[in-house]
Amino acid sequence: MAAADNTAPPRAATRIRETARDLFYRRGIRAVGVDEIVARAGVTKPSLYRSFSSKDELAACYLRDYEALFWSRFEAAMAAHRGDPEKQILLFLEGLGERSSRPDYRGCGLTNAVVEYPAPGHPARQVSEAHKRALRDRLHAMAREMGAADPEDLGDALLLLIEGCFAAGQIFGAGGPTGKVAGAARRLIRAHRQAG
Amino acid sequence: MAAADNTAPPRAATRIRETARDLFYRRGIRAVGVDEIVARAGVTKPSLYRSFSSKDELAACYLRDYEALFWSRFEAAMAAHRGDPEKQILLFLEGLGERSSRPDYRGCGLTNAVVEYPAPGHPARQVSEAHKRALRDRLHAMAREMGAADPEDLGDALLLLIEGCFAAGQIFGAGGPTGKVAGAARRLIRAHRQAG
DNA sequence: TTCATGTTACTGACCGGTACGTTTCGGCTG
DNA sequence: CAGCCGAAACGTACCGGTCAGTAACATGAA
Repeated sequence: MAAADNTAPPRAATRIRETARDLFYRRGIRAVGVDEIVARAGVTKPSLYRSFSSKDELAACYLRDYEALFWSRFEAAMAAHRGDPEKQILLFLEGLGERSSRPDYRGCGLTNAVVEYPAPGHPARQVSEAHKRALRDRLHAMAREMGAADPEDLGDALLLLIEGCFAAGQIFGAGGPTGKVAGAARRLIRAHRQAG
Repeated sequence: MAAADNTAPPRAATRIRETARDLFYRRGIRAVGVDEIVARAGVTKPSLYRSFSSKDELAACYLRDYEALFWSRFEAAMAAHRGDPEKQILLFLEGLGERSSRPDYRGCGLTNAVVEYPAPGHPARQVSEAHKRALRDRLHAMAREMGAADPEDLGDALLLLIEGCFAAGQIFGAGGPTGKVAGAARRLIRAHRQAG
């Protein structure tokens, strides 16, 4: 029962995805074995390998899910201030500053994956790198909309602040530098508006 | 012969330290097993465990070495512009921007260790967290010397830029955002000087 | 029947860590 | 000087456990 919608994905796969998401984010990909994932998901190992060809691909899937979550937060901030890119990015950064000050904040899953898998071409790394390129492009575009004299400089500076939040949040926790990220961005944006 | 100085550390231990440093930085701590370390160092496993009580402690030792390298670079920038904290930090950031644009840049070993070991109290994490607190204090002090209206805000913003470099450098490589870090810092410093 | 899933048992490689034997060498004693 | 001792440094061989991944087969429902 409860077969609500059609084309339902096998429920074992979704249980695995949710469990992997939680475990991979909190403890890191390398630190979590497939045995623990299937145990926590209440499924068995063959079920995992029927839906995912390898642990690496499961990791890539987790990262795609994580990316979707990232963009949903990002777009929420965009939607709140249509036509005002400064307010948009500032709202996003206020939210990021708040999240990254929470006690068990663990940074950005995508950035963490790059740290965990330095080898070029690794599936996890490919997902992460593509995402970061997209984010950078997006920030450049927003800086352009803001009328910055050098939009690439401003966009890149904002990206550095964001990545700084990801790291500093999990290092310092509450009371750390991440609470100041929106303020720093505001100063940077205004400086870019005043002078080229 | 060649018994140069007394209290000489066993040469196996130093070989292990050098090898661990290289391997841990390039590939990550979790990704490198003790077997590979001893093989590359040309020693055996018991030699490793005679000098280091565990892999975790070897990792902590690697991080202490890494921290020493960090501060030597930092102090070099300080020494080049005594009495001018803006020039000091800008010189450091120019160097960081250059290093983090190199093809096989792997970020900050200390930040990476925090990502690899999220569990509080882990030896590697403790070394890293202590270092980051020291760096933050140092940046606050420099911001104070610069005459910033709110030195904690400026110091924290600089820290975010630095951590951003560590991450962005290993994500984007050459042509990435890290080349702009000194410019962004300069704007931020001047904005903090103008207005509180 | 078909398809998703569970069950059980297994593989070979690798993990961090250790018990124990071997080499080397400085220094002491006769 | 010879001879020996003991400590320090090192190697051989191994431990139990865990890793990712798989084969073969049973179950249950649509």
